[in-house]
Amino acid sequence: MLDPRLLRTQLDDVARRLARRGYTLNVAVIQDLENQRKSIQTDVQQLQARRNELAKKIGQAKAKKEDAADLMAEAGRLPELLKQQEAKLDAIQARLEELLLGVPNLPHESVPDGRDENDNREIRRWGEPPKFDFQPKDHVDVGARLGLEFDAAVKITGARFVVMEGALARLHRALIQFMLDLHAREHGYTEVYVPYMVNAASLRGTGQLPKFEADLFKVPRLVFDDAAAIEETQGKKIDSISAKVADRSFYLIPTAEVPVTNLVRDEILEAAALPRKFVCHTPCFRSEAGSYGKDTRGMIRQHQFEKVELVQIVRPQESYAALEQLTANAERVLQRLGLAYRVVALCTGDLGFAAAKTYDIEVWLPGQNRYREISSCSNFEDFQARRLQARWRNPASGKPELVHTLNGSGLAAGRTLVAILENFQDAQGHVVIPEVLRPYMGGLERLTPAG
RNA sequence: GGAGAGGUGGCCGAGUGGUUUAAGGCGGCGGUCUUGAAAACCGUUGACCCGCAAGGGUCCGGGGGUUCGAAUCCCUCCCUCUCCGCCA
Repeated sequence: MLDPRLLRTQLDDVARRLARRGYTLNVAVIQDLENQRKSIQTDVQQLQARRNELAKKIGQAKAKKEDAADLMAEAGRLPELLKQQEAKLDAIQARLEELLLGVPNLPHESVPDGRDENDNREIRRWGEPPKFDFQPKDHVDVGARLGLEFDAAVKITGARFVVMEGALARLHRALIQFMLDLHAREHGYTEVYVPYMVNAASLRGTGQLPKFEADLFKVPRLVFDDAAAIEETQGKKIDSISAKVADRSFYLIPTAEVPVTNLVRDEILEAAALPRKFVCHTPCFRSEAGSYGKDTRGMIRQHQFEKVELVQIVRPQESYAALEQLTANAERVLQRLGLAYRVVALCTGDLGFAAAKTYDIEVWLPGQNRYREISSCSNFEDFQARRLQARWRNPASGKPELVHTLNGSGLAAGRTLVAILENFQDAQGHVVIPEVLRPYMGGLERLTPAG
């Protein structure tokens, strides 16, 4: 969420900066609501002040056993008036809040202008894409004889899930262990374990709700007000139930960013406690609504995948240095594995809703003959922190101020496995296991059909 | 699942209808004293909103109600803790 004060005082400027990312801010509507809010809020506050004053005088009069009939007569007329004005104010503020929650973050000035992913700017490359003296296969074909099974997953669940067996499953797990150890031991992150289901407030905090509910898997959990409400809902579809039923549904996390960043929701952190750096492995669940037909082959785009996530909570003035560090930490994984990659700065048009600046790390995939996203590292500045009410006590001002939040994959395990299968395959259809993973594999050097 | 007790500022904790701007303590900050530190003592210290300011308003888990007036009374939901049962 943007700073409401910024919208009040520099509305046109905000609109101009949002236009860079292709977002049209409805300036007229916001201005109009804002004017109404101001006048009604003033009204309400004057009525409240009068009510407080009268209540005090009545109390004093009664204590002295004096007659308070006149005062009580005036006070008796106030509640109805107040109630009306308060209702109006609530409605306007709710409308403003709703609008604000749907406004994306302002892009940082260093973000290149652009319309879509074609305008992203390459920052650097690392490593050389491997040369093959045979036609390299994609991971689906390489994995077919090594324990990568899509048909089994379709049977037990459906499309966009995968089953792995034997050494391949172990390699997948080894990747996760390796990443966790690297970030925890060498990069100074604290490992955390968190819930895989979260409440709506957490998703609102990190920005997935209210706008992107369709991307999430929801676990319905309804609470009924009374017996009549239970009866009313019998046999109805969940979506059609609303009256007398409170929605306390959980959601499967789309990324560890949600539970981990929400660790600091509603907290005021001491300056000495910053920066906080977390590394966390979780499964991620995404509905992939709207991506029909995209990446249907293989395990590039799944409803369920494993990821090791990096999250940093930092002082505002340090957040851009932290973004460089966090990105470098994620890159280190690929360097240790020996996988070629490049880093691109997303352009304004390709930026995610909550991000002020994002670097994507793209790994080389021989099966697709191009670089594919394997990590996305973002600085959200205070956009998430404001929704989260995540603050720190700034010694300079002595006041609680919003922190800056960052996160990035370090890395997506499924896609990293894909990269290993494709980059390290040989002519026999075997896959060489990167040396850094061998300690996690009982010394195994290659994946072979025998297992 | 059954029974009970609770949710008050960064933390602990008092407060059962009005003269309360939520007592007191801890922690934080400043000072006195000291070579320095500690201790002691003195002072100070909540968040948020509107406003150029003066000032005003909101907040005692959330929501609703009673009342001229609610931290306090009523309803409801959420959460925490204790005991019993069950359980990986």
